[in-house]
Amino acid sequence: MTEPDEGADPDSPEGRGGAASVMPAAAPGSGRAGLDRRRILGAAIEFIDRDGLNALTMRRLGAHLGVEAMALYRYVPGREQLLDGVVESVIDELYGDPDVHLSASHGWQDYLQRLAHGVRRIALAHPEVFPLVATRPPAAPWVRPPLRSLRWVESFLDALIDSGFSEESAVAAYRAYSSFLLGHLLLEVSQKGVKISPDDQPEGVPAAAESTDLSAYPTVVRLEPLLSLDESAAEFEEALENLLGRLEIVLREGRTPRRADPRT
Amino acid sequence: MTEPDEGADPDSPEGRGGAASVMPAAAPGSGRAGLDRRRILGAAIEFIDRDGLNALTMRRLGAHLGVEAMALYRYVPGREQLLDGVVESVIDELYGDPDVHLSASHGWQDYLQRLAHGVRRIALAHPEVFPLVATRPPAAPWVRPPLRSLRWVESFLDALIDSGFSEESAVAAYRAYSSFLLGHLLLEVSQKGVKISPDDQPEGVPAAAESTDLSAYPTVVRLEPLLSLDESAAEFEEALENLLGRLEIVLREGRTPRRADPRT
DNA sequence: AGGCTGCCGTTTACACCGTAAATCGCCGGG
DNA sequence: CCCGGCGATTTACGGTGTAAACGGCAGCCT
Repeated sequence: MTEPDEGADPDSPEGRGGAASVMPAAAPGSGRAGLDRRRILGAAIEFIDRDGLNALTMRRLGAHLGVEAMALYRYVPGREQLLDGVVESVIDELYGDPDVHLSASHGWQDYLQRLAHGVRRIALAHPEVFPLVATRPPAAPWVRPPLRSLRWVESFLDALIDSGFSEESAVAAYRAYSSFLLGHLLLEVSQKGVKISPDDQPEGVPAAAESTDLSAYPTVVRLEPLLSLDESAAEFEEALENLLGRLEIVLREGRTPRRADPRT
Repeated sequence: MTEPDEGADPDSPEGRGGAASVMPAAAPGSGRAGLDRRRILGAAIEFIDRDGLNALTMRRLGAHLGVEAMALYRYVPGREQLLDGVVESVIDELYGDPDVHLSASHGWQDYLQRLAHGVRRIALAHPEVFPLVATRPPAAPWVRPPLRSLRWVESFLDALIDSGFSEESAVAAYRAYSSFLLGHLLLEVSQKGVKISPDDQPEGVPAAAESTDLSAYPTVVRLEPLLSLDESAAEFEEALENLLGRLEIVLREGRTPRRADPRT
C-alpha cells in the first residue's frame, strides 16, 4: 500500500539533515579550543567509524582531541559510560533527521517506514558503532525490547495507539518491529563491514590461496554468486513491507493473529 | 490469555538430548592433566556463561584450567581467535542436538522449525556468548549473511532446494531466516541477561529510587506491565510461523516477489 | 646407558590499557 | 595583590595480551 520514496537507493551516505547532535552548548562561533562532552562523544564516534571499536582507547581518543587521556574523565565517568554516550549520541541523530517524524501525522505506516529508514541510515553511516547499539545493555531494562531511547519508545507507542492500535497490539508491534530492525541491520552492517574493512590481512600474497577447503560444500560454492549478491536494500524494503502488512492485519482484527494466512 | 509465567517454553534449560559439548576428549577418568584445545574452548564457554565476556582473560582462563596464561597460546593463536573458537564451538552444539536434523527428511518446514529451536536453545543456554556469535565477523565473508558455519549453510540450502525451492528463493529464504533468527534471539537474550545478571548495581537500596525521570513518558509508564511481560517464546513461535508462511508463498509462486525488472 | 630432540608449560619482559591521585598553569574576583 | 578553583597534565599502579627465552620431562636412536 504505502508507496514510500521508491526508486533508486535510499539510505546510504547522507548525513542529510545533518543532526550533529543537539543542544546549543556554547556559542556557535567558538570552535576549537574548549573540551566538551559533546565534542568528546563526536570525536569518539568519528574515531570508531574510522578505526574500529577496539582501536578506541582513552589515550588515543585524547590524542585525537589534542589532549591527554585523563582530561576526558572530567566529562565522562569512564570508558564504559563513554560508549553508552556514543550509543545515545548516535541514536540522537534521529532527531535531526527531517525525514523522520515523532508523531504519525501521515499515518502509522508512514511513521514506521520513516523511522525504519532513519535507523537504517544511521546504521549504514556508522557500521562500526551499530553493533554497539545492538549489544549494549539498555538504560531502562524493564522495557522488554529496548530501543534504547525512551523518547522513541514513547513516540512509537503513542503513534500506534493514536492510529487505533490497542495497547496490547501496540506493544506487540513494538516488539516485532524492533526485533526486525535489529536483526536486519545488524546483519547488513556486519556484511558491509567485511566488504571493505580489514583488520588488514597481514599475509603476503593478497589474492589466491582461498581460505578454507570449500569442496565439502558444493551447494555453497555453486550458489556463491547469488550468496554474495548484495540486495540488502530491496530485502529490507520487502521485509519491512511484509511487517507492515502483518501489523495492518493485527490492527483490523484488533488482536494478534493466531496463524499466518496471508491472503492479502 | 497465557498465564503470567507460563511453563511451556520448550527451549529453556535443557540440554535435553544433551549436546553438552561433544566428544569424549581424553579418558573420562582423567580429570586434570592434559591441556587440549577443546578443553580450553569448553572452559572458556563455561567461564563466559558464569562471569560474563569481559571477565574472560587469558590469565584467568589459564588459572581456571590450573595453568599459566601462556600455556593457552600453544593451542590458540590469541585471544581473538579464542573467541572465534568459542563461537564455533557453541554452534557445533547443534550437531549434538538430536532434535535438529541436517536434512529435511520430514519436509522443509519441519527442518527450519527444528533448526530455529535448536539455535534458540543454544542462545538461551549461553546468553553471554550469543552476542558474540551475532557480532563476530564470519569465517567465510562472502556468504552474504553468515550463519557462521558453512556446513549449516550448505545443509540449509540443500534442504530447501531439495524441497522444491529455486536457487534464488533458497538464498532469499536463507537471508530472511537468518536475519529473523539473529534479531529475535539477540533481543531475547539481551533482555534475559538484564533480568538476572547485573554488572551488579552497586547502590545500596535495591528497590525504590527509580532511575530516570519517567514523567515525560506517560505511555511507557502506563504500559509498563505490558512492556515488561515476557512472552518471548510465544512471539518467537508466531514470528517463525509467519516466516514459514511467507516462504511457502514464495515456494508456490516459484519466485521471490519482486515487482519490476532489475534492469541493471 | 647416554644423549638428543620435541613437546608443553613456565618465567620473564614489554608495551599498552583504564583510571586514582597528586600536581600544575592560569584566570577572574576579592 | 593574593587566591581559590577549574581544566588539563603528570605520575603511578595494577592488569592485559603476547613475544621470547627458558625449563623439564618423555621417548627415541645409536
